[in-house]
Amino acid sequence: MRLIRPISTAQQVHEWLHGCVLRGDLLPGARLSESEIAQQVGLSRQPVREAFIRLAADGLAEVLPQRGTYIGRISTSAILSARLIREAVEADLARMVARARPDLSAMQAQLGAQDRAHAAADVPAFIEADDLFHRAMAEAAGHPAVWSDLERLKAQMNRLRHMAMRHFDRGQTIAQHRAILAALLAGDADAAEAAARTHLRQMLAELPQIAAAHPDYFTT
Amino acid sequence: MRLIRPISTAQQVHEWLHGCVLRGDLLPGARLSESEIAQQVGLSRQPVREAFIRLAADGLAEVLPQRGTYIGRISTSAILSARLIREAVEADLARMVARARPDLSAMQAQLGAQDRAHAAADVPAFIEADDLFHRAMAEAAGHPAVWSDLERLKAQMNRLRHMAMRHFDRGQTIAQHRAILAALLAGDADAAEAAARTHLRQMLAELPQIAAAHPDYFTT
DNA sequence: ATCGCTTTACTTGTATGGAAGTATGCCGTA
DNA sequence: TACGGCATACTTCCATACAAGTAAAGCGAT
Repeated sequence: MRLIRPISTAQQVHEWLHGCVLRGDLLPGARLSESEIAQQVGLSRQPVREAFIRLAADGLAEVLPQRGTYIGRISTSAILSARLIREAVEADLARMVARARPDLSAMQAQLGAQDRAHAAADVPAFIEADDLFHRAMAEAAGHPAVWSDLERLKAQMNRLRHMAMRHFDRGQTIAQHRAILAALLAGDADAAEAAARTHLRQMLAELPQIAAAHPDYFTT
Repeated sequence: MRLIRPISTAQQVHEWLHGCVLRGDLLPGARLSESEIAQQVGLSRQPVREAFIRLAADGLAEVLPQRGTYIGRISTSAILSARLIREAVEADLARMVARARPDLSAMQAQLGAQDRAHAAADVPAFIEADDLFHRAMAEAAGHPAVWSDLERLKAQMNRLRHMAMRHFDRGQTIAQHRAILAALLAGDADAAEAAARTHLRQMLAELPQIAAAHPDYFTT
């Protein structure tokens, strides 16, 4: 029986590049080269090539035959679709949690962690706590798998969020999270859904400004 | 300027396998072999291998290093997550359409096509018309991109639906579609949302029976 | 007959070489 | 100076060979 399954080097390269894109180390439109990356990591071109294929399947890169591989630009329509889906799903999840009234200590813990990260100006910790807050709500609703299904959609939004940190004060993010949690603790389903929708509509106001500030990072 | 971009043979192999899985020509748990497929299509192992990687990224296959590649079994939890997401999203879309009252002739056309496919017992046409009906609703709501974002989730459900066709009378599917369309035409947002949720909850009753009938095709 | 070891066939993973195609810089010409 | 054609360097794509690992069949000993 295989307890720990060995991961291929191609997968490791993929995970590395995946993280680089989400963290913003690789910017939209950046050019990638099989042979260049292969030299950097000390491998042949083949595993790197397969990592590119996986990255393209994630929607994070684009391989143009005989032309080159590029980090995908952020599609505003894809962002808006992902946002709409998240609003619909999390509105339902919020209703479920408010009605079932399960233990919410995990959400409270992430809210506190996010508060500390904000005070310390620790961007990666802030984003991680943000993700875990929403994940905790999905788990509280009894549907942890739902959150992992949204990972793909969230990936595009995470790239955007990384840029948003520089343009906006994230204090209101924490305030909105606090409003959601308060409604959940009160068991008020209508208020919880409204708070969740308000929170996830925040991006509608920010997206145009970010896209205007970095026009060459975006497409329609 | 590249008007039509050529697609690589690896992508063609991927699309072929993708269709085979969704149509049920390749059943869950089936074993795939790089060299075997390569011989069938007259290529080397490399493009086939890359097609397998894409298939695994779609969540339709599983590559076990040095052990083999297998068509993924249908995860009941993944199905339930996808169903929950679809219910939440399409409930919101139904509300939008009912309020905006756009032209719904596309939805009516697909309903008619589905009716004819049902009368002719044409399963592929029935499934296609079903997809296009829901897609038409997303377009009527002004968010066509949302539907393509749900494609990945829908893939798992399509495999299930293929099996469901043998076990259930799909007449009620058409009746539920008709109810949704009637509420949309009447501009009744509450009724439209309720009809959409009822339709998408249908699977909750069918999934356990299908899983019980084909236990080796499913996992938790 | 059963258990345990060894061998063998088969799997995916990686490296390398060449083929097809694209973009770019250079050079000659008007 | 501006423009057209060509050579060159680069890219991804595919084929092939080899390496690493797994699983199962075969065989011998108990």
